[in-house]
This record gives sequence, structure tokens and C-alpha cells, in this order.
Amino acid sequence: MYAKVIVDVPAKQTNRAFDYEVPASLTKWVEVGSRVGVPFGPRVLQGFVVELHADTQVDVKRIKPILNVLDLVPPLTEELVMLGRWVSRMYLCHEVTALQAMLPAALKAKYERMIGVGEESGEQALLEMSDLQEIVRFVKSKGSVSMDALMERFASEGALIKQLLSAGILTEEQKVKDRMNTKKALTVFPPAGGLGLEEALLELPARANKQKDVLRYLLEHPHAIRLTALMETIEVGASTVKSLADRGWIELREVEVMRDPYAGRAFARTKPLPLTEEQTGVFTEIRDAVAAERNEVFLLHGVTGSGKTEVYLQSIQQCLDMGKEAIVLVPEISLTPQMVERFKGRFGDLVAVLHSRLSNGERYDEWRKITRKQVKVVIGARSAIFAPFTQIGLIIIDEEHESSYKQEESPKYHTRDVAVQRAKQQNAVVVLGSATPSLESIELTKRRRDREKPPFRLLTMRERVANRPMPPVAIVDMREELKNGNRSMFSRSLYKAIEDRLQKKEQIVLLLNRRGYATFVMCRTCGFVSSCPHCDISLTYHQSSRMLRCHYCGYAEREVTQCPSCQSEHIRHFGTGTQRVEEELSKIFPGIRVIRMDVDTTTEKGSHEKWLTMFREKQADVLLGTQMVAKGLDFPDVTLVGVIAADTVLNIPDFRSAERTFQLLTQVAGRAGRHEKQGEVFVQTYTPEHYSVQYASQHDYIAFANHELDIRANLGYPPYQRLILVTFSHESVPLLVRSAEAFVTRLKEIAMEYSTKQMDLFANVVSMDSSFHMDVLGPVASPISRIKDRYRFQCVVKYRGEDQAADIVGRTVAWFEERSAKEKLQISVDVDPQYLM
DNA sequence: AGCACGCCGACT
DNA sequence: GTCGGCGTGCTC
Repeated sequence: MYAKVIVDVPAKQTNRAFDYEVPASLTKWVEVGSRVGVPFGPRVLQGFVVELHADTQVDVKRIKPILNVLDLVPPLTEELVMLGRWVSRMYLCHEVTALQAMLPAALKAKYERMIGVGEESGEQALLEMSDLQEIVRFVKSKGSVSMDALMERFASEGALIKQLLSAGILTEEQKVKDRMNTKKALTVFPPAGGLGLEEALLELPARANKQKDVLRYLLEHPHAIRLTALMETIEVGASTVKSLADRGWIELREVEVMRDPYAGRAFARTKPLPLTEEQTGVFTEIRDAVAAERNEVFLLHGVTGSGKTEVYLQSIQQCLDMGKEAIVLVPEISLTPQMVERFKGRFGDLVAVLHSRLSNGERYDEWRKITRKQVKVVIGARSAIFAPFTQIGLIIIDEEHESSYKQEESPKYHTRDVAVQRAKQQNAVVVLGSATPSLESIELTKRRRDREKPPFRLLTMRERVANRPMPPVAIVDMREELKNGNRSMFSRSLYKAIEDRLQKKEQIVLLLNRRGYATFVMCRTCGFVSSCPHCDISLTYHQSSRMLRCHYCGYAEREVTQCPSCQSEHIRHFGTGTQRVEEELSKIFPGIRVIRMDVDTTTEKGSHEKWLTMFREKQADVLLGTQMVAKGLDFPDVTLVGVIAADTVLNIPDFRSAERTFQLLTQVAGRAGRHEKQGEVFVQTYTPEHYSVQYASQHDYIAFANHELDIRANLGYPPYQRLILVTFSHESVPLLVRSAEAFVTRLKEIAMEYSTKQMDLFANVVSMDSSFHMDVLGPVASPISRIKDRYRFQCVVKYRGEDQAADIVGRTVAWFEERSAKEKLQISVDVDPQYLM
């Protein structure tokens, strides 16, 4: 029997399966999806089994055996291996990178070279050298040492150690290990039925009171108990218990325990809530599809507060009733304890939670609940789409429009597209939910090809539960404010509203979009802006440390008080960071209690939840923050929402900026007045006439979508054409330009080979047949033209039609890598990019 | 990605 | 004459 194995080397040359023999002793354990240790050239590597073949005939000269299997249960299923192949083709990454992305970080391979002392004494002449003897003695005293430890101890003797190895005086064994250990805890095991404990009690000397306490307790509770728990309940020391174990009356040994981040938290069980008529209609559609095991994608457009979550919960229940599993994906930022509580409250221990705030160990343990079939529902961020379930009935993606569903590192997959593919493989139902669906998704509910029905089916919920009206949104024209002499960042109307809420002791949410609007330092005399010496961006001012920091490479320098360029003292930080808003608030409203939430205040583990809890408990009047305050939060006493500057998103040069502005405004507007009290929203802007601002204030998604789709169609942007962003980087600009241009030329050549028609050179366009059309923009300097001293150029491939484009670009990249590898030219490909930078 | 094999300069 | 520079090519 032999296996095809993908080895853990993400390189073009090794991006294929290698054949290995499955030794008879391992046939029971090796499955498709197994992680194995295999010899690869001179080293030992981790690999993934992607195929198994019963025959022994292999067309390879010499075949090596699989050395070991790393898990009792394969961490990947056959279906996930298939999905991995799809991801690597679709997003142009190495197959092993795709497979690796499906596993928790804890399972990332760790390689260890263990050094021991060899059998033979070796050549006497060598052994007599004193430093050699020292090395050998050192290794001998430890039994075996890792190569790293040895090199650290004898740093200057690298060559000698090599000699000792080749002479056989030292031996080397390579090991593939997990990065993670399972957690163990000492556990006390009384004999079955407390047998013999009575006698032990009599045997103990009279003054051994503590030991007697332990025995009495165990007689009453004759079952295994964690040592720490026992010590706490009857207040004894560890030594007391150990001495009992030493005498053989009880057993004390290490047992693997699960790290449960939600341990000790009781979740009040909830029952399904009655659905409104509208909810019922939507739920019925989803339930029927799940019940029929029909592979179908629903786009659920439901306004904020329309009760999407309850529909999700009841759909999942249907899925569980059929013995199937469900995956719920939520943007990282809205995966709050409240959210978890709703799912744990309904489904209890059948739920595993995967999010990035968990430690590697905790995440690993949650993940293992899936492979052990202890759970049926997974709720998590992006990567939870790869949960190793085998009977998926339903995949839900909440806030489907969120750009965080696109992974920014390789594999640069979009969770929504992976979900649709995975549902196809498992014949499952997908529900994409949003108050502001992405234009990609809404377009797929309209598209009709060959008079077939559209790929996605639209479901709509227009009403908020309990018929609460959408809050009125007031657009405030900041140009008028300026004209009237108000130079503060708060308009008069917002000022009055804040004053009013403070008086009524109601709460306020203020939103400031930070992206592209960070505080930077500028000289008011000469216009000098402090920027990073390695990257093409201005440095950001951090008040807490009084430092200027680069967001890309981490470079930091002290705050300057004098302009480095013209020596002027008129230098200060600009831009409205949350810190400045906070300062101004306190100035205008003395005594106001503000909670600020931004990257600076939420990096610490758990701080995010801490602030929100404080706000919920009304320990503050204002919650001030960046985007993270806009998502899914639900506070009953918030009656005022203010957007300080709506234009910051709008002015980013990106074809999706109108869409993002609309989404953001709609979301914050949904934060106000979700409960009995009526809410009010103020949006401050310098471009009040913009359609994204207008439609958002009218709560009219459909009108916005139609307007924006028209624009996209005219400009040939997604969803009507798709994009692939190719970025090149190198220290030398001339080389970069030459290479990028060569790439584009070759790309067009390769495209021509696919083509059936002549390339229209004049229009810079490749037309193949009526269904396929490709266009290359650039190369041009990237918007961020330098990162870490490497200059960046990019080109955008725009295409319409089937997925030949990824193939064409893939082939061009392969050609390019071959001829530019030695020049250290980096190339990165992003299929369906979310940001063109 | 590593690591070995292989072919040309500055040393014992 | 050798030690070692890193260019090229392979890993089942």
C-alpha cells in the first residue's frame, strides 16, 4: 500500500504529492487526511496524506516509508482535503498552505533534532581532544539533547559537532512534533467502591487528622477528583494526599483535561421564541431546504433588529433534529460573550466556540471537541468554515458583507465563497445574513443564466421585532457649521443632543472611523509630515507612549517638538483620533464619563468585553470608538448615536468606499433605540449629498444597491467583472518596473494561448469568446509604494466569465517565479481582493 | 524551504 | 595543494 503525501514545504517545486509506502504496522492508522512524518531528502518533515492506493506499483524509482502517524484521529477529512485542493487552485496558493490553514495553530509542525551519543566510541584521535570530550560528556549527561540546546551551549563549535555526527560519535534523530501539548492535571483515584479505605483509616496514627479527612471524604465520594479540587474542598495540602498515594491506598496520576474557556459559566437554557409572521416565512424556506437536504444558498436581507439570530437558532435546531451539524460564522469583532451565550443557551454543550481571543491551547481543545464528535454546532470566526464536521446540514454566515471574511494572508480566501463550495461538497444549505448585503451576493440573487434560476435566493425581513421604527437619521452638513463659525468637531445639533442625553442620563455611542484617518504629525510652518523611513506611510502618534509608530513595520521614534526639516516649533499631531475626541468631550462637558475603544485600548485579552460590560452597567455616558462599536452591540439605554465624520471612509480611493460608507452608517444607525426608548442618529459629513449618505439616512438598502450596481456595471467593477491583484516588491525600482512589465506582457501572451480570437492590442484587452474577457491594468506603483524598504508595484487583472483567469495568472506566476527567483523578487497574488492596495 | 553537490578564489 | 564561496537542482 502506498500513500500520496503533500509535504510541509510551501514552495513551487514541492507543490505536488509525493509517494510513500505505508508500512504494514501503520495501515490501521494511515487515512486520507492523516498527518504523518516522512523522510524527505536528508530531513524528516510533516506531511498530509491526500490519497491512498492499495496497489504497490509506483512509478518512482525508490519509495521511502511513512515513519509515523501524528494523530489518533486524522485532523482532516477526505472532504476537507478536497476543499484544500479547491482553495489552492482558486486562490493560487500552495496546497500545503491551504491544508495548514484548516488546522488550529497548535497542530503546526515543530521539528526537533535530537542528539544522542553513538554506540561506537569513534576514532580515538578525535576523542582525545578536550573540547570534544566536553561536548560528548554534556550530551551523555542528559541522555539526549535537542540540536538547538546543544548549539546554544557550544555556540562556537558548530563545525566540531558536525564532525562528531558524521563520525558517528554523536547520533541524530529527527522528530516531528506538535506545537501543542494537551493539558494534564493530577487526579486522585480512590479504589473502586472505596475498598480498603476503612482499613486504611484505622491504620493511620491518631494525629494524622488531615489524611483521615481525605480518606473520609473519598469514602463518601468514591470517584475520581482533580487534586486541586480536592485540596480546595477539604483544605488539605498536596503532600497529605501524596503520602496516601505513596502508601498505595489511593492512586494519583496525570489525566488529560480539556481547557474550557467557558468552564464554570452556567448558560441559562432558552427556548425557541415565537416568530413573527415575517420570520416564520423566512424560517420555513430555510427549514424546508435543510429538511430536504437541498444544496441551496439563501441571502437573508434583514434590517437591523429584525431578529435574524432567532431564525438562525431555529434553523440550526432543524438541522440537529436530523442528526446533522451546523457551522455559524460571525465576524471576529461581533463574537462577543453575549453572542456565545445565545448559542450556548439554546444548544448547551453541543456548541464549540472558535475565536482568536482564545489561547492556542483553548482553541485546540475546542477544535478537538469537533473531531471527537462531542459537538454538533460550531460558532466561530473565518477559519471555523474548516471545522472538521462530516455531516454538515447548514452553514450560516452572519454579517456576510464584512470584509474581515477575506483572509489577508495566504491562502487569501473569502469565507463566503469557501462556504458555498463546501456546502456543495456536503450538500448543505447556506444562509448569508446581513442588513446590508454585499453587492456580490445581491447580484447573485438577480443573475439569470440560460433562464435558470439565480444562484442565490433572496429572503427579506423588513420589519424590526415588536415593530420598533428605524431611528430617524439626521445628516449634518459640516461645511455649514464651518461657515457659521463652528470649528469644533461637534456640530451644534450633535452638541445639543449630547447635552440632552447627559441630562436624561441616557447613553451615547460616538463613532469615528480611524481607517485612513490616523493621527499623524505635521509641521504647520513647512508642511513636513513625519513618515516611516522604511515604508511609504506617515507615522501614527500614540499618546500613551508619546511615540510615533509605523503601522506596517513597527518602527517607532520619540515624539518631536521641533520640525526636523525647518526647525519650526509649530509641530503638532493632526487628524481626529479617538484620543482627541475624548479630550474635546471632556473639555466641553466637564465630568463626562467616556469609554474609549480602539486598537490602543483593546489589545489586552478580555479588555474588549470589559469595556462593554462597564458601558452596559452604565458606568459611562459615552462609548467612543472606531468601527468596533458599530457591530452587533445592543444596549437598551443608548438613545443617541453620532458619527463624527462620515466622509473618512468615503474618501478612501477604492471602488468599494461608497458601499463601505453605506454599510457603516446603516450599522451604527441600527445601534440606536433597539428597545423601548426611541433613538436618534446624527451623521456629520462634508458631502451630505452623496448617495451613500442619503440612502443610509433613508434606511433604503435596495435603492442604494441598485444605484451602486449601475455604477459598477458601467465601470466594469465587481460584481460584474472580477479582479485579481498582483503585487511585486523589490528594493530596486528599475528592476521592479522591468519585471512587472515583463509579467504583464507574458500574462497577455499566455491569455492568447487560451484565446480563440485575436488580441485587440489597441484596446489592451483580450477577448476570447463572448463569455470571457480580460483586461490588465498597470503595472503602477502600489498605493503604499514601499513597505520595509521594499518598493511595491501592482497590476490588476480584470475579467469576466469563467475561472480560466486564475489558471492564466497562475501559469504566468509560475513562469515568473522560475526566472526571477534568484533576484529575490517577491510576487503576491490576491484573487477577489477586498482592498486594492 | 533546506540541503548537498559542484566548480572557481585566498589561504596553509 | 585545500577550505570554502554560494549557484543549481532535487526531494517519493
